[in-house]
This record gives sequence, structure tokens and C-alpha cells, in this order.
Amino acid sequence: MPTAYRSHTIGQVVEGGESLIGEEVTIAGYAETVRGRGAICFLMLRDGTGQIQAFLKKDNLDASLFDAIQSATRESTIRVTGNVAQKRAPKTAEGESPPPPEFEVSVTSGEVLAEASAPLPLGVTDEVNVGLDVRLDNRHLDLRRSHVNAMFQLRSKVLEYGREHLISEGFQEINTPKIIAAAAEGGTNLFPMKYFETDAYLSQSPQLYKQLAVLGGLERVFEIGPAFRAEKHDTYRHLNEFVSFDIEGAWMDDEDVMGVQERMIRHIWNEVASNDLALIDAINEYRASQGKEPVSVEVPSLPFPRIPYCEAIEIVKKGGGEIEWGDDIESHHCDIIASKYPGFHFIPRWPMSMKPFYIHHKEGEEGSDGGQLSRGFDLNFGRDEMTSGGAREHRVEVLEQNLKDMGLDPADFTFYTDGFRFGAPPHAGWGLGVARLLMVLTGAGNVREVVLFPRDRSRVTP
RNA sequence: GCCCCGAUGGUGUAGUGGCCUAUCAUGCAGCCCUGUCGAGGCUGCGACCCGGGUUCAAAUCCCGGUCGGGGCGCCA
Repeated sequence: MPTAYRSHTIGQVVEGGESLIGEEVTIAGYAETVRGRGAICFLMLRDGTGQIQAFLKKDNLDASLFDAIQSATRESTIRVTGNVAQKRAPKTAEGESPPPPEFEVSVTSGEVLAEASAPLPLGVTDEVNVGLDVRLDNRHLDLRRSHVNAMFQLRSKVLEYGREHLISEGFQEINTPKIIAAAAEGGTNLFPMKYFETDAYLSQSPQLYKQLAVLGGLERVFEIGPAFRAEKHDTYRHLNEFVSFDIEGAWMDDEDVMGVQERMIRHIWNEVASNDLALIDAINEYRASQGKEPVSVEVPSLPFPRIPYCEAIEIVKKGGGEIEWGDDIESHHCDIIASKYPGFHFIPRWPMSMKPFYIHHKEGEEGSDGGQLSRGFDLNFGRDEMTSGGAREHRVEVLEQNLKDMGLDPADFTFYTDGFRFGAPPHAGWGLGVARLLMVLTGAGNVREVVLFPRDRSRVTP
């Protein structure tokens, strides 16, 4: 649709050039390069949909406008009006076949909308590398780089396809509070805040609230929302504010929700592979310039491998890792497992002692040393954990015992446990780190790459 | 919280006590050329994180600070 500033997007002119030849269009964008200092001038304009060359001839337009555009700095925003024409073919080396026809706009009028300061804090099209910190300090410019832009377009697609899939399985979208009164789950540090005269915290997870929604009869719910953890970690995969893709479903167990998850991930990969490979190409073009292997969207087959905790421990032991039943499976252990299962894989049936109080267990399900197993699971991709989930405890007396066993006071959780006193459906769910999934899809080596304005231990701005 | 590493023009880098009035690329400014197209050619501009110390001499060695990177822990 035309807007006040343009009749066409650049993408429309690039793709529909043939049928637009001779037609007058108005386009607007960032000046990627401005070449020519004489009687003619080439302006490469870029908007969110593509890029195109605008051709300016001094004879064809107002002299002061010609000078203004010709001397415009890179990344200035410019609007031009002119006729679409086929570009003259570039010189090609002998034997090379000429490239397909391209189009340009032969400018007759226009306007410099906003001049960019020079020099730029980071080059949008420069070949030189830029450090992540400089990029994040200037995210507004970093985002103009095509592969970065592509990553965030993919992020939107991942959320869209994920939503789409869950809705198709009967899930409803909810929103839970991010300001909470008490330590919701324990186990992690929360950011304290003042809520008027009361002490409050930023929510670490929608866990307890999405369960209450299910207990209330909403049956199947999901939420895409922020979670906050006041942990001083400093790694490529942790942030203190992250977006979590959460689901919870009544009358389901751990195996049921693993099924939801693997189908959702397959759907996302499937849709990206059929609709969005241009975005992957933009990323791969950049990766090639950095000497990196291209990423490919390989739709995973179902079911994902299930490697129960006990078996995972054995794999780690056989692989030379030092680990005992009851230990957490750490990153270097995951490397051993990942060498056998490089893609997505579930690790179900963790020891109950390692899982939160709300995870369900079945009496009699025991590990090799007799320890109680839980119905909690993780989803990993390679060495990285994507998801934590499980069947939830729906028996209020067990729930209260679990709280006590973990050193928590049931009296602090009545807002939650009261939800179980009047009939509670067995239910299950999971939380998936959106950015971690995106790291897999885009090949990003750092979670900060795929988060617009990441919040880590030392960064609260921009 | 622990371990390791780093900080040089706007950006990315070279540099291992004197060869540094500091390299290269990119950028920026100007000129030339040009229907260019990763345009090209020429000229110029621009930097050693901060504070102490060692030394005849410090970008370089030492101490402290600040900021950053990698790994671990913990987790999504």
C-alpha cells in the first residue's frame, strides 16, 4: 500500500520492474552509497524490502536538489520520484553470461529527508568486522545490516509459526503478571522492586500462573513473555531478561507435551524452509564473507530421540566424563551426548531431587541407585538446553510435601496451592527459550545476536 | 562467584623495550575519471583505555582501576 512518503516499496520495484517500466514511482530509503561527483550520480537506496539504484542526471532535475543528494552522507534518508527504467547491463568479463535484467529509478524530483552524521559509529555495508559491544551500543545502525535485519525478521517468523501451531492444537494465548509478590519457585535470584509500599519482584517464569490458568479450566494455554533472572552469569547463552515460550495443558503428561513441542518445532522449521529461505540466504551471505559454514534449515524428523537421564549418565560415563547418578548434566557432559545426538533430543526422567517442587513423580519409578525419578524433561540441541518441562504435580498434599522437602514454606505458596484444593486436572507443560531456538536456526554464536536490546550483567542500555 | 585473556584512528587490525614523527583495510574530506555497479585512480585526515610505577628510553614491562572477550557454575 502506498503511504504518505512512497508509492512503492523498493522490493516492489525490484521484483515488478518489468511491468513498471516507464511508470513514475516514489520510493524512500537509506542512502547506502552515493557515487559520482560530476554530471551524473548513482544513489543506492535501501528500505526494509530491498535495495535499488536511483540514477540522477544533472540536466533532469533541480540543480540544488542534485547537489544535495550528491553530497548526502551514507545512511541519510532520501525520497526520490522518477520513472522506472531497465538498468544498463554491467560490463562482464569475456565468456561470462550477462546477469538478469535489473531496474532503476531515473530521478526527476526528490528530497533529502534526514541527513546522517558522518562518520558512522559502525559501517552498515563495510567489509570490516565490528565487535558485538559496538554493535549493541549502536543497535539502531547494526539492525540496518542485512544479515542482522534478516535474523530479526526470522525471529518474528518463528514466533508466528509457533503461535500458529499451538493454536492449531487448541492452545489459547494468555498473559501472566510480571510483577509478583514472592519468590515464585525458588532456585534463582529475583530482581527486587518496590511496588508502591510493598516489596515485590520481577517474575522469573510464568510457571505457577499458567498452571493456575489450567486449573481454572482454560485447558490449554500458552504465553510468549519476558522472564527475569538476577543471576550473574556471563555466557553466550544467558541473559537476565529473556523471552520464554511457555505452554501448559490439562489432561496431558510429559510425553504428551514433548509431542506438542517436537511438532511445533518441526512446523517452524518446515515453514521457514518453505517461506523464508531468502532470510537464511542473507545470513549465509554474511557468514561466507566471514569464512563461516552456511546454515541450513533441515526439517527435523519425528520423534526426537528420547535419552532418559539414566541413559544419558551412562553415555557420559562411556564417553569418559566424570559423572554420577544424581549429578547435573553439565555443558561439557552435554558435549559428549551431543557427539552422539547432534540435533534436537529430549532428556526425560530426571531425578526428582533435581527438579522443582511442582514437577510430578510416580512412586516406583526409580533410577539405577534407587533414587526417585521425576516426570521432568529437558530439550537440548547439541550442547545447549532449549527447554525445561514436565508433568506437574496435581496432588496438593504431595505438592506441599515437595515444598517442605526443598526447604520452602507451604504457607508462602497458598496463592498457588489453594488452586489445587478443589479438584485439579493432571497437567503438563514446558518453557522454551525463544532466543536459544533462534540461535539454532540462524547459527548465531551468541544469544545477544538474536535479542534486539539484550539485558546482561553489565548492559542495561540502550 | 571462580579461572583465563584482551583494550592502538569512527570501525576492524599490525605491533613482543630504541627500527613507531605507529601498519594495513575500511571510513571521512578533497580532486580526477566515470552509466557506475564490491567502480577505479591520486592526495589528505584521524589512534596507543585511565591512574601510578620501573627504565637513559614504554603502545610494548609491573601494580591498581575501568571496560570488554572466552570458559565454568546456574539456568531457558
